[in-house]
Amino acid sequence: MDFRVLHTDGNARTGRLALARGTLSTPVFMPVGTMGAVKAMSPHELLDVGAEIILCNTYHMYLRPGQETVAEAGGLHKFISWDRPILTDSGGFQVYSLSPLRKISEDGVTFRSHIDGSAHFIGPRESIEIQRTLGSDIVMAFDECTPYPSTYDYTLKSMALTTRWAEICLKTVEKPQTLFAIVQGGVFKDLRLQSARQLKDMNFDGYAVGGVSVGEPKEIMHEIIGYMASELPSDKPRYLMGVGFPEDILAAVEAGFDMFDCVIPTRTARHGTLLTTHGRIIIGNSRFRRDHTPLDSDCGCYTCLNFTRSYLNHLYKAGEILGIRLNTIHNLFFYLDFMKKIRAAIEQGRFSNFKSDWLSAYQMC
RNA sequence: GUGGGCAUAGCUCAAUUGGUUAGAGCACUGGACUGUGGCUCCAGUGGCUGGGGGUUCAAGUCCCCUUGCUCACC
Repeated sequence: MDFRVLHTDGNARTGRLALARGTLSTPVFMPVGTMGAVKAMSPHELLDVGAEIILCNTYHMYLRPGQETVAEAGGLHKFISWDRPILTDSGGFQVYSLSPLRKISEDGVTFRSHIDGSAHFIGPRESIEIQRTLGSDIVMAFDECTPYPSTYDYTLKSMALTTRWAEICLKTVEKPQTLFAIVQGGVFKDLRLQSARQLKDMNFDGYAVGGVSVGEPKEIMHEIIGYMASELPSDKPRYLMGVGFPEDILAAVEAGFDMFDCVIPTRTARHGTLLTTHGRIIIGNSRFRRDHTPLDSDCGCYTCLNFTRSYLNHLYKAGEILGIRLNTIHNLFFYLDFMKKIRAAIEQGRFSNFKSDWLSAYQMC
């Protein structure tokens, strides 16, 4: 892995992240394909909307179909027919999101499958080994995503556990896979800084900030975004996990983050919310029934070039699969195009203006 | 023609021996979604209980008439 910062504009920066299977232009957005599929999208369509890397999930691939099945198929890239980079999340988030089913100990997490209730154990060693078997390009350290709200005491213990697990992950990972650490520390600045310092000393390939956008007030998340990026090494990729809405990404890029993933474009597409340069549109609203104009006349995606709001409204209300597909194509294209515009603005040293112009246009509908 | 059954929200149906403001699902309207188990979740609009008369403190519920649908038998 080779990471190089190309341009800076304040704390915002563009870069190139070279991996064996491809080079990413940062700031980059990674569509989420939890179960080895970006919901509703074929790999071909992902390339069309401009995806350079996708995210898959260790926990889900482990439970089904199982990493051995994937290995038999020749690895995750072959299995899902995507030859570009894949980042695998470690399963740490599922410790949080499926918390009623799990128990955390020093060695890892015992949990029950949400599919069939069977008992399983994943710790840092297991997570890295599964990710090795899957053959992902960027491996995430196994962490505990500290819930919100949590007490200072619990957050401290959880953060320290994540740090100890990170050390085990570092010892377990093998080249050429690259390993990113995950900073925790909840909403407490001193714990966040302590977590970052400890992980920096271990020298990972990249650094992620986790444990945000887990239900805390938006102002708190933005506060964390604001001070966190500059605490991470400037010569390594900085990844803000699970974020976010376009306005969150703008704030994070401004602070110096390079990588993002979020289910917002894909999930909201399925639920009928579409993002445009003029703001959000809820396509099922009756006012679009006879709106025979494109979804976003400024957008160059397949959906906007070929279909109308009226048709998308009809497909949504009728529950047609095509509606979900066209909506997802648009939202992903919108996000990836948004990142392209962000990179151009940074290169030209006008990110700050771009941000305010973009935000004021986004309020218009 | 005779006898029985049914009529409750746009649709399909609930509503204790008559007992508070007649409910639900779907549809409709609006909203939510931040390292994705879940085309999901939340909220709202919508009723002269087919029509008319009667009994009762009280009727969707009981009685009579009427209209429409339906089944059985002539």
